[in-house]
Amino acid sequence: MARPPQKRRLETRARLLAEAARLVDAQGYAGLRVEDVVEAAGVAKGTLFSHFSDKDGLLAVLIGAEVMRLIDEMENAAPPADLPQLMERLVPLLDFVASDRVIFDLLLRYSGSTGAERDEIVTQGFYRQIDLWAGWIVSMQAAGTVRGDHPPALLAEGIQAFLNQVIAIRFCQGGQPTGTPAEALYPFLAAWLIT
Amino acid sequence: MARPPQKRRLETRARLLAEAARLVDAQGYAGLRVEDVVEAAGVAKGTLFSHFSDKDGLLAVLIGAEVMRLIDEMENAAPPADLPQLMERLVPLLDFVASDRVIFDLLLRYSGSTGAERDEIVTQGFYRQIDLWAGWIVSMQAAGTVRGDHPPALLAEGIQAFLNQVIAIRFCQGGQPTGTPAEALYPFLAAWLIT
DNA sequence: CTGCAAAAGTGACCTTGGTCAATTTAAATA
DNA sequence: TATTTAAATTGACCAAGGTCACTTTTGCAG
Repeated sequence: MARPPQKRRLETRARLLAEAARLVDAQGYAGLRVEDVVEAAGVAKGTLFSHFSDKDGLLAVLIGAEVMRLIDEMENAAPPADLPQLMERLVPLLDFVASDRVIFDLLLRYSGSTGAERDEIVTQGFYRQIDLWAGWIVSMQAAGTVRGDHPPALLAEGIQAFLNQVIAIRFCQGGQPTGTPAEALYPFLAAWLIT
Repeated sequence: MARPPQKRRLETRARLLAEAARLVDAQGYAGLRVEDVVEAAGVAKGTLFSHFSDKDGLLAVLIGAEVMRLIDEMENAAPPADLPQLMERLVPLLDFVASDRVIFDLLLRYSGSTGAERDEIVTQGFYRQIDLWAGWIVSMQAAGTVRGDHPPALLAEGIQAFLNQVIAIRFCQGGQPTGTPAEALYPFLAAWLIT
């Protein structure tokens, strides 16, 4: 019989997440050290790894929460009527993922992972995203602003693909990126969604 | 004045690469340990890191060489006349990248990186690939088997995007993947390249 | 209240990638 | 050939993530 977690455990987990978030806020994802997190939370190192599978597992919860927030935002906004409006809706998510290499790498690694019991928050976000976009596409297809000759799910996954492509290229280009991620994304989506 | 590398250095580098390749062949990329490579090559650990920026740098050379070989193959084959033939040409590369998570992660991390002096073999491969595909697209556009309403370079980058998408999803799905990577790729390319 | 079993937490220890001052080896020069 | 200078290599050492046998705490049953 699996008992529910005790109050102390929930508090410890919350403290770990809160301190990790604080440290990330102060010094970015790349500079986050497990040692610092456990010290700030006042627990031993082993405790962190009993709460999260590994360092990435901790980051996945932090980043996944932010992604969920952004998807909520998208869901609450009015569905886009055409491509320019679609772009507007995507910008916050695009900017977040493009803001830090660590975020991008982690999302790519976890997206869609069969997280069975694990921190499946990233996986959930991934599917919510696709579903949401597919819904948007249905209505835009009905309005005739998006091509209707392919299933919405396929088109939605394509959006995901181009989003990743644009950000990957951005990170790889090293130096100062030219223009916003959104500007780079637009021509791809135009070619993908409009016949 | 930068002098050319001495013979001994070239031999050491070759030995490191050869032993690394052998170990990868025996136990896969994921299980490769720096300690094992230097022991097999009969050098100290520091030597490896004077030849390669880090472990990824070593892997990049190994993987980059293989990618170059695959691109050579593509270049030597006849240019595809239509989508099914394009798919055929892509299969070897697709299978290679899909064969190991480490390969995919590394290529994604390095692709297009401004490798200044560094192991730019992966970067070169990346651009060769896009150029080659763009060339194919030009002729297919001329033949009317591929949409002509967008620049070949954009369409070529899109192929890259879908290739990555398909493989990412494949890895993320964990368990036994359904069908070949090529089967997953086809609908995306059909929608992308044909109006 | 007491004893006990499971949950939670601990910290010494391990692994592995990566560094760098010191040493050895090769080649250029006198 | 002896000397010198730079290239090449060394291996002790460090950093940081991750493990696990053991201790402490908690909640429940008697």
